[in-house]
Amino acid sequence: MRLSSAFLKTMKEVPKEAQVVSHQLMFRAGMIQKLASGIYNYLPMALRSLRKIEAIIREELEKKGCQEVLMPIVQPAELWKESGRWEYYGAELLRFKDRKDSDFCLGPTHEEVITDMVRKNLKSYKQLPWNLYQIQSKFRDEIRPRFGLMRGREFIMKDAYSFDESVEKSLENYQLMYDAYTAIFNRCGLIFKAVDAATGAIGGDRSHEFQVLAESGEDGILSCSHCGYAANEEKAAIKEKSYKLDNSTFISLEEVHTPNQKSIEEVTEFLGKKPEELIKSMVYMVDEEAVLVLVQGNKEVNEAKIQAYFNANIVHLADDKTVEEITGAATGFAGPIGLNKQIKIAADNGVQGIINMVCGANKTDYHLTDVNIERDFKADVLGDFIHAAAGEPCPVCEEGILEEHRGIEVGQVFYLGTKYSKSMSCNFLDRNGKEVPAEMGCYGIGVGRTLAAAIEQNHDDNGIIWPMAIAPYEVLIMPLQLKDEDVVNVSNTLYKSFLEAGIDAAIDDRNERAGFKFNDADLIGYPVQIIIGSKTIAEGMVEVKVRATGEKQNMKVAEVKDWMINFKSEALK
RNA sequence: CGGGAUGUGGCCCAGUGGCUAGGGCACCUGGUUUGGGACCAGGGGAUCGGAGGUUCGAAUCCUCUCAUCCCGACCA
Repeated sequence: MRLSSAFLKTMKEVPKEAQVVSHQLMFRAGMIQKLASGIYNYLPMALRSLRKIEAIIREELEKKGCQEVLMPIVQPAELWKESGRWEYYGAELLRFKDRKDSDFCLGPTHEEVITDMVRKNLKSYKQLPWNLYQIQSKFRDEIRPRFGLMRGREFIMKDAYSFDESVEKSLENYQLMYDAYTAIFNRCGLIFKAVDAATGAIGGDRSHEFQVLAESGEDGILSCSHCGYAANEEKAAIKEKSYKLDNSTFISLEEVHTPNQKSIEEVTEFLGKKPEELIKSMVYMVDEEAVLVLVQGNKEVNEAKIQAYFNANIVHLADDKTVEEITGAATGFAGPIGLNKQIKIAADNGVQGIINMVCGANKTDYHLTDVNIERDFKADVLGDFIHAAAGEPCPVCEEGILEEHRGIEVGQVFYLGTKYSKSMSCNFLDRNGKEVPAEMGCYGIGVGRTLAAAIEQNHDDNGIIWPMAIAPYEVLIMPLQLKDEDVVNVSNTLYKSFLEAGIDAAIDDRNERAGFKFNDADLIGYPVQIIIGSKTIAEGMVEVKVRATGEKQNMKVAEVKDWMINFKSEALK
């Protein structure tokens, strides 16, 4: 590429809406421009990098036997009604009607379409396994798009779906994809962690997220300081304890007047108790069923764990009206004893360890003190329903402590089971001639987000520092004096020889001053700069600068090509 | 959806009732420069987000509306 005719404009200043460094640098380097909130134009520099990431993805997936397909963005509502997700996917699913008044949506993901496509072709176990993928635009009408390509509404995603005859085979496929993802992100030059993850609305019961470690990451990750355990904050487990309470320390239950004291802070202050002596009682709607969730006062309820425990589609707090109906009291005075309407009580394991605890009395302006589990109430279910936090013991090993990191989720793999194949009758005849649903997995990579994450992890004050594998160009040739014939001739010759050697080279043949070119080159982040100036060329030398280290060395013109070929292959190892 | 903020040339910002709406960056022309975002001179580009209203007079005040950003809730 000759920069003199490139569709490229760099900027010294950034729009104030760009809040994170990847967004700022992508804007300044002329890679992306916003069209609407969360919707971006990809300019040539960005697209070149995206295509390289895509090429890496394709290579690694084909190695594992995946086959590429392309499905439509516009999808008929019927399929979504069949899977049930038309009802509960929510406003993130952009719905619209065609001229015949039929319902459609823009695909936020493609489980429905792929399952439909596969069931039309799948007859026998002999055809399996299949693992189909595509790289394509998705649309999710996010409540709050932000951070440029990090959380857009329209974005490029690689999504893959596996179909297997058995759980074992499906988990083998899952592992293949896990390995492929590890290879992909390694090749992209990223520092990342694969962590245990919640499955959310997509369903299924096994999942890992690939998190690129970066301060600006939206996700919290907890990992063990000692063993290899790592999980998304919302999935991270609590270390199991055994609870033996000494009955002799129990005191008798009492009702106390606590006028207008609703929150944990208010009640603890009013009664002179510590937060850990209280039980937080919250009414949740778990799909259609109301459940009273109990956790220790100093802990936070983890909705993802409730959703997983009850295998629910949606979990949300009940509204005030429902709370009043169930408890018989205003919100803020709920508790496990004396509910107006008996509902299921789900207590976090930690509640078993509290002696003489305080909870709402299900009576407005009253709490109960010195309540004890088993003696005063029973939980219908006990489980892990709270958020883990940094500093807590590792749930897996004996020595470790959980540490927190921030991460950008660039990929996630799910084992789905038969959630979609059952609801959509994606069946086949197994070895016994019996019709059974396919075992499925699904696997996503945010391609644009991977690009943004790479910049978050690889930049300095001057600009981007591209990993070689995903740099828009691998090297920039910089003739500094366009009036000097030797400079121009050597530059052009090198440029051609690079292209012939299969190196992605650009040449800055713009009539600009040296300082301008240097700053631009650092901003865009070409891994290598070949600086060609009158002084050095007179001695048959050029200057080679490595962006990542800032190292400069003079080199004979004749040696530059081989050096570059070698440098590139080293960088791609 | 709740809370907060902002909309003035492509980008950053000034202008808070009164002459033809300013500056910096970017862009065009000429000249001087030429190894870390040059300088001088000249020039082009804006219905001040939109609609309505108040006023002799509105970028500025009022009403409505649209858009964007931040925090929260929410989210493969």
